[in-house]
Amino acid sequence: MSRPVRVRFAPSPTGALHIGGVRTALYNYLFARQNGGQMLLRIEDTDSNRFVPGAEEYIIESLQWLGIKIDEGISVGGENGPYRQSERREIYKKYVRQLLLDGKAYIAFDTPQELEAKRAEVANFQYDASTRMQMRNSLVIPEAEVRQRIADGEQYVVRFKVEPNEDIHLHDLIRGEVVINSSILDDKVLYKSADELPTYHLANIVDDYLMKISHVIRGEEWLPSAPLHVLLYRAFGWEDVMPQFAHLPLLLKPDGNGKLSKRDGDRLGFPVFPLEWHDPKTGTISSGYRESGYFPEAVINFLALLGWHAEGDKELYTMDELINAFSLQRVSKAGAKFDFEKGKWFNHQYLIQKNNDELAQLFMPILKEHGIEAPHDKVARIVGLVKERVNFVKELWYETCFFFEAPTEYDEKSLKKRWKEDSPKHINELLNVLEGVDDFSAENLDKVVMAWIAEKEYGVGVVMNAFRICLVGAARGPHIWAITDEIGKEETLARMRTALKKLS
RNA sequence: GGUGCUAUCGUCUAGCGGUCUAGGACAACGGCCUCUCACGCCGUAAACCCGGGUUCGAGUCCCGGUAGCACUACCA
Repeated sequence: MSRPVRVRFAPSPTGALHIGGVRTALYNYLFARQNGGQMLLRIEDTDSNRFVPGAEEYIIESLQWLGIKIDEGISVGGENGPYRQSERREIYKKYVRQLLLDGKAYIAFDTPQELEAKRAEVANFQYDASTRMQMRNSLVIPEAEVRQRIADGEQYVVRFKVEPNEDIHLHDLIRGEVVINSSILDDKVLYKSADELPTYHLANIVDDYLMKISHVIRGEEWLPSAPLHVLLYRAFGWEDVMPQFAHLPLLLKPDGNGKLSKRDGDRLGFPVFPLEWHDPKTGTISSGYRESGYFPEAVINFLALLGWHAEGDKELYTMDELINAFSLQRVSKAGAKFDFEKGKWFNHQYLIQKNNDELAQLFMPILKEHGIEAPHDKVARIVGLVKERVNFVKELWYETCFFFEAPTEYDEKSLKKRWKEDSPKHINELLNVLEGVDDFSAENLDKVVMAWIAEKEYGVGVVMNAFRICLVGAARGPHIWAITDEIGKEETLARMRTALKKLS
């Protein structure tokens, strides 16, 4: 049975989109594109209590930033809408009614408090075939009374009637055959009258069916409930169009145990969100990859390789190359610890690939923040000299500040190592030499200065390092003639005089 | 507790019975380059969870153990 590939990314708007969720979206996208299929974005907001304003917009903006394009769904529309589950109440109600009519589900009046009490009283209590006849539901209460209670406004839920002791086989595209016995499943709540909304399980199956989803690619946390979903497809008689499942390994904390959580990011000093997130409830701000200076291509590349690996040793992939190379069969089964260090390396790779004009464009606003206004071509030139030594655009400031302003202080470690007893004398003499040089080009300066050093029989390193300290304020930076070339004669001499004054 | 999934260097991973004295990348360390710091290049250290099978032969297949993770809600 071959049908058009249609996948969906279906987050719930309970906060910022987690980086693990981003990877799920990415894999869905890669799979869809590779197979000439479509990707849907559906918002699973069936829990009215957990709704967070702004989350939906955040998700859309994140995917946009990362270059994950949605073909159908929220924000782009389509023929199978609405794509927000809270707007599909009537659709779900119809299917719930059908299940009830077919005797595949029943109405239960047990309150959350009663269930809680039951769980406290009976160890490992489970609402299932073994216990449901002792509970307050339409299986034990006469039909007329059930009607009356509902008419009286009593709240209820609809539970799925799971037949016990049946092995449910599931073919997972990543894990192969998975078998689970139905007895371990409970009679899941499918619908709650309180907010007239279904729970995830029902909404998910109904929507995937109605939206003609061919492949469900989601996190491993769903694997235990996948058999329930199979049962639901069967109950509706949709088994022949049931999507194929692929359960992705989870992203784990870099330290210690457990899956990566929203709080790990700022605790360990790296973002777990694509974009900066301002929580409207707590007011806390969490850092994002975009604001931290990551390129979307780097984040995509990094994430793609966290749990997936093509044949060969290639590690740098554009989105198109990923689309081409991706395969679910090559997704790892084990969870991956989130290795933040490698993310920096990816960013570095993409940064050095960018041309100087592009980088200058990105760097100019940062320069402005430091009070520097410089012409584009100058910035581009300078950036070109140092781009290989940074991972992020914002680090460019540290590497280039001395091109724009004279050092105001001198790095102590550099002084200790490179500013010798003779240094003031050397600099003084060099100052005299340079004052007489009119051609300040790199080639000429190199010729003149090297000749002078040779004549005086000074050590090249000793003189040049002291010179560098005058210009940069520390023992670092690009080639010294690149610096003098950029700042010019007057500034070079001025910095030398300042240093002589301050360091003698 | 129950059920399921998983298990190769510190980390991400390659490996789909012999070519594995286990390959790549990040990180670490050392060297080269060099006026400095980087980059780059070269190199070093570093792993098949344990125990049984199957097989002429197991990192690769099977079973058990152990460990990790997930799920076990009127959350997704």
